[in-house]
Amino acid sequence: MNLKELATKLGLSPTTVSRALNGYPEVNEETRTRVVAAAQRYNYAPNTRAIRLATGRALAVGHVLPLATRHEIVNPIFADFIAGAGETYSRQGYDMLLSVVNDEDESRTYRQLKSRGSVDGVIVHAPRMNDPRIAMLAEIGLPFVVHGRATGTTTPYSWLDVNNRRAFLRATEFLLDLGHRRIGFVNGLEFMDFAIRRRNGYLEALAARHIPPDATLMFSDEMTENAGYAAAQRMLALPDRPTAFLASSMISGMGVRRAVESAGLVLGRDISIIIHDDDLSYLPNGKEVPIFTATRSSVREAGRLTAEMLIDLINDTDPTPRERLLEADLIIGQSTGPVQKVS
Amino acid sequence: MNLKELATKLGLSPTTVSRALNGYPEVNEETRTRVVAAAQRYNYAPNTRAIRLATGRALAVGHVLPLATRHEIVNPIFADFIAGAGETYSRQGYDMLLSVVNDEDESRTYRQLKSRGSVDGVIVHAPRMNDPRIAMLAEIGLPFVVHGRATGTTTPYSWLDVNNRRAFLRATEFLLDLGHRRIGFVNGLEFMDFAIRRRNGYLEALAARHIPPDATLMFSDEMTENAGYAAAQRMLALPDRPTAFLASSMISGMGVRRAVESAGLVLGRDISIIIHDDDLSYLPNGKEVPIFTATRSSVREAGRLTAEMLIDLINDTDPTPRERLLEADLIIGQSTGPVQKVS
DNA sequence: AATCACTTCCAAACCGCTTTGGATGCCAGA
DNA sequence: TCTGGCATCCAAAGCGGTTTGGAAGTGATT
Repeated sequence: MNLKELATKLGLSPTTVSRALNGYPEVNEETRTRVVAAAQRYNYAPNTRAIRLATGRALAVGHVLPLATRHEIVNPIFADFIAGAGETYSRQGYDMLLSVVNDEDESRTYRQLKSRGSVDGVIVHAPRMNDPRIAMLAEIGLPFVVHGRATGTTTPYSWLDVNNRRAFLRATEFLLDLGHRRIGFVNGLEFMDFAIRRRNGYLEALAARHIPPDATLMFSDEMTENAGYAAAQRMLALPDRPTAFLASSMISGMGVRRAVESAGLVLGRDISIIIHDDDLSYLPNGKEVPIFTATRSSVREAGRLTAEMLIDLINDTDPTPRERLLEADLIIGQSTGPVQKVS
Repeated sequence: MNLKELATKLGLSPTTVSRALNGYPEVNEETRTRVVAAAQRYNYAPNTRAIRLATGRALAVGHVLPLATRHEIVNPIFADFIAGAGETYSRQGYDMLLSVVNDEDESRTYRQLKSRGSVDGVIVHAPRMNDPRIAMLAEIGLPFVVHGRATGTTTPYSWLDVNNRRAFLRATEFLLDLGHRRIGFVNGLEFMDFAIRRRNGYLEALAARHIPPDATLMFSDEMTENAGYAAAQRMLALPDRPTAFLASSMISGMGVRRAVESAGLVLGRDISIIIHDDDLSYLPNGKEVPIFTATRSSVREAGRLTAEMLIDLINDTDPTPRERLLEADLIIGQSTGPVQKVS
């Protein structure tokens, strides 16, 4: 059932039927209800392919999921972010187009999305320092919003980010206020922008209390359980071992916890841990009472908001970049406590 | 730059240019190379919207990500599956369309994907027992492949699944061969089809050795770390505690391990654990040597293969359902060992 | 020389919708 | 009675490709 058929069935022109269904004013209210009823009755749904061609709009947003060809990591926060963004798209009648590409094909993919007219805009994931994608997208004129930021980028661009620096600053201060002086920092890979900012927050908090950073207490790697375990184990073996840890994710935090417990230490008493909690639904941080003290910021919510920003950007004639900085919550769980006196 | 412009620039008709680019035989080889060169030079890419309208094909595959409205779980294997499927789509020139919908809107979403012509087919995720989606999709005539199976479904349908029953049968036998007799089973939610099959495998192995199942050793819940921990802790507190565990995922297995270790027991010596490893890239089971003994089956590979099946189904005129059962590997790690003699 | 089969190209219809630029009829106001 | 404005509808031209049904030219065959 298409527009033309429906029109003839109603004894109207396709023009009028189209206008009736799309809420244009130049159509009698009575005919409009008739048309709407008939559309319902005949189960008519306009062909999106035709709409897209006629309007010149894709009514779709692209997400490019880059797969680092070397270590082939699929970002664990991706699913939750996508779920949030998807909620926005459903609500606004947009489609979400997902492209999975190797790093080296990423630039070509963006250009194709633009030149083939597959999408009206894209969301850029996992920005790095001096990320080349930003200048490229600005150049080809494809609207985009970055989830995160890219230190070192000079061209203005739209982004939504969590205040990672401030979150880790506060977490570090919290530990310092509990009397901890040696704080192990288990960070993610530091070519990622968020990891750099987190380190800066950590260092800033130490500096404010005139505590010199100790390279042996700073670690950076993939955020896996094993990596967290290995890092914490190494630090715990130091002669002057840390009394607290800061971990960049739930998963690496679980590794740190394992190292702590297998060293015969009790979490929250002998050793404190603060993690960053992306509030992933399959990695809940306890039910009512949080297990880990954490800086929390929902990635799913970030997905919702980033998608909204992009759609605004697409529909607004004003292309001024939009920026939004979310603050993480600091939630107190059972994994932190005052430093133990050395006996 | 569009077809018509390119054609005038070349002094040819749009027909010929289109044919030249699409490899039709009725065009001189010399002109074809000229056309291809010009397309390259002017950076011409055909407008997908127009192609889709003209051909009546969407050149896209839909993935509907249902969000259980109550517990709002985003499946952790989703990202890896999508990454695998995406590889296939890129290779075959298909787009991937992702819809995130509430459970109750799912049926409507499929119907819309069909009637609006947004996709040529869909992949069905996370099938349950007697899943109603299968009959519905068959009825509306939208090609689909199920990732997993749906026990109780009578209409034939295409699917790709891991042999979950056999995997857990083998895992249980492996533990039995090591002398274990009391094996705790930490399963996923048992309205999910894969969880039912896993339980069947477990029970079958026990039955083959004439070991009666013990309800206190069987647990079913979300596959989170905390749930795994809680289940294992409870079982370990039993007067006749288990000497081995079977866990349905890496994450719940980590919870089981924590319970074991915090009970002061040594993994692989006092207690054995076998998990099911979906080979998610952000949850690696060790590097060279696997940490956990596991039944392993790559979800990413499953994504690749499922997508291939669907594209075959779409392009083949023969609509006979295709079926494919993958076998999981049993890989031996450090988490299993012979049962300890009760001293 | 006429016929035929190929090769190579093109004009035009078509996919299903939106949107522009009227056309028609009716009523109020001059 | 005529004019202008308004409400309501429609024909037709698009969007940018694909595809059908020739047409023109060439060379071989009769």
